[in-house]
Amino acid sequence: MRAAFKRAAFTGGFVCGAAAGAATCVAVMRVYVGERGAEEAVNPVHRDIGEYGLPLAGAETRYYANHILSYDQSRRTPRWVAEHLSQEKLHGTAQRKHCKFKPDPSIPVAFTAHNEDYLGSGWSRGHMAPAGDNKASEQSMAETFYLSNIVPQNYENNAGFWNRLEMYCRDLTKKFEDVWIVSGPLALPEVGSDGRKSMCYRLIGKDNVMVPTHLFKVVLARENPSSDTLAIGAFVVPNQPIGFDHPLTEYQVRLSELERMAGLSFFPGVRPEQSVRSLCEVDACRLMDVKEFTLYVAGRKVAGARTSARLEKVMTELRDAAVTPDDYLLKLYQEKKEQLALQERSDGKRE
DNA sequence: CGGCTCGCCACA
DNA sequence: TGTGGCGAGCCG
Repeated sequence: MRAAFKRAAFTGGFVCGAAAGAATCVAVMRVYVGERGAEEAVNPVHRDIGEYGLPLAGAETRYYANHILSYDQSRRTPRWVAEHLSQEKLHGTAQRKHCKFKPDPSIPVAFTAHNEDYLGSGWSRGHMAPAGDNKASEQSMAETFYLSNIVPQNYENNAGFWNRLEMYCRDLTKKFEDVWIVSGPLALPEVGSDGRKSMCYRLIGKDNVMVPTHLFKVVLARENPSSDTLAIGAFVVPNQPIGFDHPLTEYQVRLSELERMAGLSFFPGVRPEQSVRSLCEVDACRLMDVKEFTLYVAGRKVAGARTSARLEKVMTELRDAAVTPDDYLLKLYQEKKEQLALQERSDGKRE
């Protein structure tokens, strides 16, 4: 801590060490501001080196309405994005159709990604903190569309496996009062035919945005505030299409393993004496299967249908996929059907 | 839920 | 006359 303080004094900024919590950062700031004179006590050699300041990585912790992240100015992606999920935070009326992907205004222009980097690149803009976790607030949902929270992601992976993983995380709030999640991109080395390792990842757009080879997600769950038992799961998912025949547990890794891959220490505030169980031993870690997922997506489409022709198409596609609608979907369908019939009848009169 | 593409229209 | 913003419509 002493060393960190001295470095902070040199740069005039303040540093959040990987092992230091937010509270500690604030404390460092206070000490620095309160003891400006302490700079005299600094090692004179270090003072000379830092006379005109030391390089800034811009990796400081950035706070938004409902997520927190560290940005990678070199790769134009986040390093990690943290959020907290609970039952209450998940229901709301904020809609993603009112949101737009845009550069994060708090990131220097030279280091930010732009929409043009992604458009036509063959890669989709994948949220790390999902929009679906932010229905409680228009503001917080809009902020998840900043490109500081986005990485180039395979379309099918984004809409499919990763989407189901995010749904699973939201579902955990039914069983656990508090769920903490850290997500981010990875560039993992490959072993060549000669046995040598190399790092190889694609870049897209004028800004050279890194296309991660993998994505990670760490999930920490607590049943209730008084329980001292925690459950934790770490997952590394290839940035490519992943079908329904692959269970989530296939991508589970030891937390320590992920920490070495990512160069990050996760949840350093968990006390050593606390008992931490494996999430997939406490819970099934089961994602939606193909029928459940198809049914869910159909439900969203039925709810969003604007014409009865579209409504019928959704239902026909469901039947063609050999998925039997459940009571919930049938009710949704009937309500929508009546609503659209009324609407289209009045539209007809107006012509 | 996760995304993209296209066309309209206000605007310079 | 070209362009950006935004909503409608589409797919997995």
